[in-house]
Amino acid sequence: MQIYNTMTRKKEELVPLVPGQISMYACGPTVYNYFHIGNARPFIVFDTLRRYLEYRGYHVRFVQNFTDIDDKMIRRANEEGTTVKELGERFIKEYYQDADALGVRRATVNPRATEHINEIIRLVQTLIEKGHAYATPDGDVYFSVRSFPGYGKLSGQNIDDLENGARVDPDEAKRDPLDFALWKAEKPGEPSWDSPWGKGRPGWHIECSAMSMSILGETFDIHGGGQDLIFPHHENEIAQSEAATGRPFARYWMHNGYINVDNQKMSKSLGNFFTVREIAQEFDLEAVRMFMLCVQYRNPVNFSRELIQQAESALERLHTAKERLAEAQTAPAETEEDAAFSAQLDEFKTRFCDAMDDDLNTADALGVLFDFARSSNTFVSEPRGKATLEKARALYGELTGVLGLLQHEKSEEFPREALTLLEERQTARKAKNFSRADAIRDELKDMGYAVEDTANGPKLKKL
RNA sequence: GGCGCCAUAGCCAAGCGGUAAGGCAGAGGUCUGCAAAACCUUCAUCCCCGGUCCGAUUCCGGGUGGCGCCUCCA
Repeated sequence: MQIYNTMTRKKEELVPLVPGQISMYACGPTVYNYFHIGNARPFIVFDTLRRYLEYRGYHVRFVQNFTDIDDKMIRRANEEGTTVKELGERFIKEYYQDADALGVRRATVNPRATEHINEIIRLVQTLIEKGHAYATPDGDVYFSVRSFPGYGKLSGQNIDDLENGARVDPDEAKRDPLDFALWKAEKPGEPSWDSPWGKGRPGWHIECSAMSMSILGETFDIHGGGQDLIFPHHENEIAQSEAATGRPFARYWMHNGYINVDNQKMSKSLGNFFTVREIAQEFDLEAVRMFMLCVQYRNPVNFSRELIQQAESALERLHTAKERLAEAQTAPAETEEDAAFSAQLDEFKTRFCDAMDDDLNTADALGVLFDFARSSNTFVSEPRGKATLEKARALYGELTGVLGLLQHEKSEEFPREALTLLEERQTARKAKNFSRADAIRDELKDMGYAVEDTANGPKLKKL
């Protein structure tokens, strides 16, 4: 499989450190609020990558952290009159609720920064010992950017250019404007932990280094996140980690593009964001996943309700094909047409994998799935061989499953009232009382159900 | 100022050297009591100007128009 590596700015063959295994880390949410559609993209992208790698037979260890201690957490907790810990607990739960609905599987491990304070302190200590970091009299610890020769290699930034644009906060006792905090001394009312430099809390960048390396090792395969993390977050992670261990940190860096609103990046600071929670009130979140997968992950994509509706309609087509395949009639024997379709199935699988192998081209892979759906819809218009049908069902399930789609059945529980009406309508139809039948259909429509007359009899469908 | 991305039909979006996948919407048709679903047909020459090449949407150069990072941000 080829993946685009931000470090080399090229597509590269993915060759795992340990054959047959992939270790990957993706930056997770800061749990101070509901996450928005833009935040959801990396969750969906890296979940899809993980699913595909597993489909290809890799044993994947996938780590996605929760940042549960930082400035935003503290501010929000104060506003809410709660503790940072309680705030974190709450929004971790909320995260899971939304992520589950988006079809995002639980990571192998979801470490929390506050559960890795010891590792963080050890890492900071190592950096001080090796001369890459220094403590100030106030009890802050900074990373010395100029002590790490490779600084800027991920973002393509020249250290002197950065220097010119760097901001200096007069409160900070940095030796160099580019230096960044590894450890922040306690301020009144803030959560803190004991450390060799006095009470304090970790800086943001060091959390990810400590968590990723303590779980996946000093060198691991893939590190992912949104493009806005390239600088400074990931650049800083590399500097800290490689300065501390003297070994390469992540081997492949993957970054997803933004979700835009009217061509502008969806972000908290611009205020042009939609939380996943609020969109969930209008749409099945599976449509949001579909919407994201319609675009290759590195490209930006505009968000709008209209586009979610388009994705919803497209998804409906995929659902229908699955149902038709499930309900297909079985023929007494396999025929040549079965054999031909079976061969086509093999092609779909190959084409699907070719698309995914090309830097996770989900848009192309979806194209294959729609071709599959069309062929399958035609194929099941008459009874077919059992073995072929089963092969088709299995493959369709596998491939949609790799994309995390069609994972939950649309709720097929209809109220007794609606089912009674459906029966009445059928009786009326048999009696050729079509005006009565149509009246009932309208009635059902008002209740939120569509009626479809299929070869297997009438069916209800949620609108 | 430094670094980088993007421009394909009404909308979304693949392709990236040999005359444009797929989806949504639209049009016509088949099926249906009528619908719905499904199926068939139909719907683009790829921002502009140069260059390379037998041949460019695809490579190179220059424009134009969007966007991002360099500060918390997925």
